[in-house]
Amino acid sequence: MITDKKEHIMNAAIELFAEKGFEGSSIRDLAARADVNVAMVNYYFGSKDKLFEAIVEYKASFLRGKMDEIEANTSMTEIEKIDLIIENYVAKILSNPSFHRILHQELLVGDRESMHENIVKVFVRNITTLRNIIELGIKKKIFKKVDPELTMATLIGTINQVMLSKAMCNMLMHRDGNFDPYTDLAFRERLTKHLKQVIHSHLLN
Amino acid sequence: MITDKKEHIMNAAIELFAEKGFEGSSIRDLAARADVNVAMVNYYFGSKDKLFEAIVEYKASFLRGKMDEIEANTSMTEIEKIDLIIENYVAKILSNPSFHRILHQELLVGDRESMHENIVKVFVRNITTLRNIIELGIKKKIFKKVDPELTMATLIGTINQVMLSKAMCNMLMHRDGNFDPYTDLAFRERLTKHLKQVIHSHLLN
DNA sequence: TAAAATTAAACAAACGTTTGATTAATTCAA
DNA sequence: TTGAATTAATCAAACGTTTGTTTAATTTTA
Repeated sequence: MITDKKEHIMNAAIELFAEKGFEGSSIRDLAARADVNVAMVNYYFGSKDKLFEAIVEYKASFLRGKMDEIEANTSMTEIEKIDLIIENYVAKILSNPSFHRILHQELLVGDRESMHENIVKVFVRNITTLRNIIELGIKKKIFKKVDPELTMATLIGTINQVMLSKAMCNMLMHRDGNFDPYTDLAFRERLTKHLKQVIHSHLLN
Repeated sequence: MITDKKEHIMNAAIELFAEKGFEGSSIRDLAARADVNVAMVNYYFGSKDKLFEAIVEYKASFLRGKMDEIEANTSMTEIEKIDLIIENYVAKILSNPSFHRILHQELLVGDRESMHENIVKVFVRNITTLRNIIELGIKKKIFKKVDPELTMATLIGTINQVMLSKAMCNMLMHRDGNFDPYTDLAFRERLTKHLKQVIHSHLLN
């Protein structure tokens, strides 16, 4: 069971880890930010590593979103499904930038092996759903014969690229450093529109 | 001037930081791996932070590759230039996975501000070259009216996605965990081919 | 009052960095 | 050309902090 206090600590940790990285954040930093005693983190989670695992487990389902629902829907065409997944995925990631960030930090550092594996599993499950749809589209000859795996890399990679660094994103978009693209609705629509364009011209004839 | 020994330490550091992250790597780890005394890192570089800065400066030009040369070439069409940049960029990144990795770790962690800025600058310079070509193509009506900034995000993001995690990459590609996609020539061609396909159908009519 | 939550204090280990001594190589005066 | 002086490189040891974690005492809750 997740108590209010545990949740409070996890949310503070997500923000802190996103800013300073897991190794770069100390438990004392975290305790100060969450306004709890240093001992509480170990009391509730056992260790700093286990706190990270708890965070991933706590938030992982969140990333999944409506994937299953969309895949199972029989009244939509493949391209409609992909459009909907794009909208969903962009919305999910843009509204959880910190969590998305720490997942990718962990992937990029890639030390703690079991943690790395867990995160890969979360992504792969999402990715597989998407791949099934693409392959079905190819089979039905609605889609061109593309490289399904790398098509997914393109879709997810574009979003990740934008999420990589606020500073870089703003420089790319000719915005000043204070602008927060992740909460800007117009930017979300711009990204969604671009992704649909890319994927459509790539998949459709 | 960069002596052999400095270079030796920097190369060892690139590998170590890529594996364990900057914060996750201790100077003692590094000294052991490079087979030098712990004091040598501070002797040669001043501090752990300055070692990182030295690495970025030392390797930054490497990323740039033949960008200028390609941009200045007047006997190529815009799409030919982009194809060449794709080939170049993929080759560069795949042959320096560790350096690419630590740059992105730093972008994702994003604490040390001046370092963050420096790295963003390196990328932005490369990106601007590409954007100029895309915008020229649009002006000449060779290219469709696309979103130039996000088109670059797609190009670079796809490569980054593949570089993010060897484990993830292999799971995506149905390879076992021991396979190293980054040194595999067939994989490089597959990635290059996919990128060209995506960009062509996105840019051309 | 018994269990759970919270605290300040303490723990050993690891951290980046500095030190002062020692060695090896180079320069310079006679 | 020799021997002293200077410089650079290397080392083991120690520096003061900070780290994650634990303890033991205290407060709060039910």
